Amino acid sequence: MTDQNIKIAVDAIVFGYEKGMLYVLAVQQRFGKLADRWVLPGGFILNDEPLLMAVERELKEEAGITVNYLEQLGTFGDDVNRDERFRVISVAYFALVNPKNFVLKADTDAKDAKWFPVTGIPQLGYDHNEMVNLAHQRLKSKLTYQPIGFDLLDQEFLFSDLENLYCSILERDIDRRNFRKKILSFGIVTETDKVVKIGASGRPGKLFTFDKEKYNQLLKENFQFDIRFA
Amino acid sequence: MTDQNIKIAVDAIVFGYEKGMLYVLAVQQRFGKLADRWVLPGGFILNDEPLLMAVERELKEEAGITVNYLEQLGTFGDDVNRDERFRVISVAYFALVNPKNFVLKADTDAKDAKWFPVTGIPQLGYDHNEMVNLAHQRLKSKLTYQPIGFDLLDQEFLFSDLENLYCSILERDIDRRNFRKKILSFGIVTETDKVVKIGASGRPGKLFTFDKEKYNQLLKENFQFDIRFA
DNA sequence: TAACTTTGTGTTGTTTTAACACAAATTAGA
DNA sequence: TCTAATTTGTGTTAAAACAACACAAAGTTA
Repeated sequence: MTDQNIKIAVDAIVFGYEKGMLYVLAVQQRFGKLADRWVLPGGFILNDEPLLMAVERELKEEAGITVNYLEQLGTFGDDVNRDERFRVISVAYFALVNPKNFVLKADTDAKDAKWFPVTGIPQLGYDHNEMVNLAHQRLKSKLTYQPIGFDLLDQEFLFSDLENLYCSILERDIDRRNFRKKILSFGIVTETDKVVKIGASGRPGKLFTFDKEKYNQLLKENFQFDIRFA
Repeated sequence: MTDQNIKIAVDAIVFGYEKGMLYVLAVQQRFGKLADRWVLPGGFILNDEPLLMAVERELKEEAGITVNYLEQLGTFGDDVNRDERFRVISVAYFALVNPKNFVLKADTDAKDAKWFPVTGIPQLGYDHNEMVNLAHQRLKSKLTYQPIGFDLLDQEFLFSDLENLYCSILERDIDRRNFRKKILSFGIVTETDKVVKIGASGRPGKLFTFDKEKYNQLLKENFQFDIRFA
């Protein structure tokens, strides 16, 4: 069975959130059969390179970013005719980043890198749209049982930012008071003493931070983050 | 990047349940560096073979079984020195089967195939113990939010069978009355009119079946299976 | 026939969730 | 500078879900 003619790639579905909108990062291919087509950032792994490292490298190379959260999503390999020369199997990774932290810059293989709103993703090369859909579902469900929303926000945020993030990603209304009560009851979000006004008008609000250490500590005591409410 | 020297394999973590005990299927290698060592069933995929098919083929070949449930678990590939000739990346699959339905028979590459209790799994080759641990966690958590326990039981089962399955896999006590109430409230478990006594003594019980069609129908109506209770 | 085993069944107090409104701090504009 | 508009901040209550709990019925074994 060593006559296998298959190559392994990694691809990343990177989500970014800004002003109530959820975005996915795509890059425009410079070379190859799909030159000029938009695809997910990614590429072939090196012989002695761990998978996670390969993703991080590609994200750095193709878009100039370092993500806040990264986990394996799944492996896609049944698109046998993706490339003429050999079959390609791709390990897809799910990633979260705060777009404000970076200026996208396409470096090596990529001609351009761009944020697309999840609601308006163009037809991507390969089976990348399928990957995006799966990742999007993963984001939605994970938001309810793991505190990953914070990886999309600034380190210091208004409570309304967090609330809007949940509303817009989960696409439903949330009772502001119940939401606040629930989140605060976990004890993993800390109120700072900074008060700011960000929007055009309205009462200034306090800034909050996510206390990751507290969360990790609670995890050991069998704490279960869970936001499923009206 | 086409000088990649990496081969792709699939491996399966197959769980079986019988009389209150949870088992994992392992096979004994006949050839190669790890001859005689126990490993998970699996092997290299063929050039034009979808991943899922490869797993099913290997399970058939190496142990003579067809599983009830099969899903991708994750891809393991950082054990760069698993094989001297090339790096191997393995896509692990999570599977459930009712051991009663099959007689294990090692066919081609495997010298033997055997059920090991999860509590007493020997040291397996490669990074297979790590895969088993991850799969075991997946089983435990999935049991609470997806009705997969039925794939481990006979088609017709006593309520106490289901209850014992949950108790033993989740390793905790369950209130028999609350459990029954909750499960029945979903409406996905149907009472048959058959009454049997199976154990040595005691009052005979009714047999139940899992109504998969009803479940699929409920899924469309946003039903959420969920068993998390005392 | 008495002791043992397993199935089957309801009620109640406690906890969690859902629904709901108004005052305080600020800006914008008349 | 006053009024309208905007955003933050805060408690209560009714309804639903959950947890805890015991005893009778149907069979087997000794």
